[in-house]
Amino acid sequence: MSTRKFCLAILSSGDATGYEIRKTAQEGHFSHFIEASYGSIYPSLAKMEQDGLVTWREEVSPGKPSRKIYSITQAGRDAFVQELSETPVEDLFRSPFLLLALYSRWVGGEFISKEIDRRIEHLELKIGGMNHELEICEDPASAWTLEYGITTLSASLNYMKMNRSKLERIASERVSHAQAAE
Amino acid sequence: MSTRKFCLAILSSGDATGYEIRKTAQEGHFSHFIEASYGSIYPSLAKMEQDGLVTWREEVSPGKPSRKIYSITQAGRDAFVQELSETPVEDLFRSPFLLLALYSRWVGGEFISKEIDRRIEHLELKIGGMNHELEICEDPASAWTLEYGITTLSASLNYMKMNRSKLERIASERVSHAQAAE
DNA sequence: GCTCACATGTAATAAGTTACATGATTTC
DNA sequence: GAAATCATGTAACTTATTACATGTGAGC
Repeated sequence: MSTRKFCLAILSSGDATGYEIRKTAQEGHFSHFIEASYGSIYPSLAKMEQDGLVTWREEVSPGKPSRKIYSITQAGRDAFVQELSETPVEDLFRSPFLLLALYSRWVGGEFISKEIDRRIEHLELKIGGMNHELEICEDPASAWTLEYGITTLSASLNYMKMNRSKLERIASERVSHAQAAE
Repeated sequence: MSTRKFCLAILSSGDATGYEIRKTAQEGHFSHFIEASYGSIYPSLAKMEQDGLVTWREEVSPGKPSRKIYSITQAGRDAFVQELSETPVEDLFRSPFLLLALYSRWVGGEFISKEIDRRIEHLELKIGGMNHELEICEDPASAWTLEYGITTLSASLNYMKMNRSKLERIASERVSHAQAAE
């Protein structure tokens, strides 16, 4: 249901094609807490059209691929508000990195160091991008969520920087491959 | 593959039944960044037994349901280290709450207020639980990941407390149900 | 007597990912 | 000439969720 909710969200702010919806999911402030690919968006739009939540018109420009421009209907708006009003499920956080950290002794300090570097770089890039988005952002609700993201990611980045050596030390007391745990 | 990796992680620190593995996924510090249910654990264990990554023995106690106690094999250990050594995918964060925040004007200030309360309470409970876990925790790697969690969740909680009124104000400029967006 | 914790598993279903298939235009 | 962007979609596959099915013992 999550792709559907996301499509309705986008369309509630204006018409869009499947392609554009997917771009919104990949770039911009949505990308930080939402995911949607072609394989989920196109079927979802088709389904919603059947259910009367959206309509579409074709736009044919000579020399360009024709686009299906989707619009939300009143039923679609109602369904969206309905979904928003349902008590939302909790946020989902899944971290292969933290599992790696927990078992860092099995892979050794060097590998962990590299992964920490990668993570720090990734966090800095992301925070930088969000700060830039924030500057050009005019919608106060978007600004609020962006600041939320910047705040939490900065806390994460800061923790990584302050405590990386501790984890590297833990990882250095390496467990041999062939050795039994405990 | 994530359930498999998680099962191998648990079994790499000692034998366990499917039931126990699932309990670990629900309670304790794993639960903050991992998810696994019966429906994914039991099939995963069966598959891994076929692949020679785990073995099991039956424990029959009179008057108790018999348990299948799984052990990891050397091949299982190798597979686990292998999976850990592969560059991990990025953390996954999905937030129905932030989507709600973005479109808070559609549901109004009262609903948002309630949801913020719920979220703050939830965060406080979680942070409290993690602090308690930290106190009784002896493994340094577990302590590191717990502190990571406490740090980021505290940043989140703090942001919510400091900026809730801003969001409530945004949400109060309510868009009517029947009104077109933009 | 009821509910909770222990304990195993299956089956139907939902949902999404990845790769495939196609093709024009624009930019390097 | 190659690669990226625009643009639509399908199909095979993987993965996990939810509910079902079954049963015991302990505590209230």
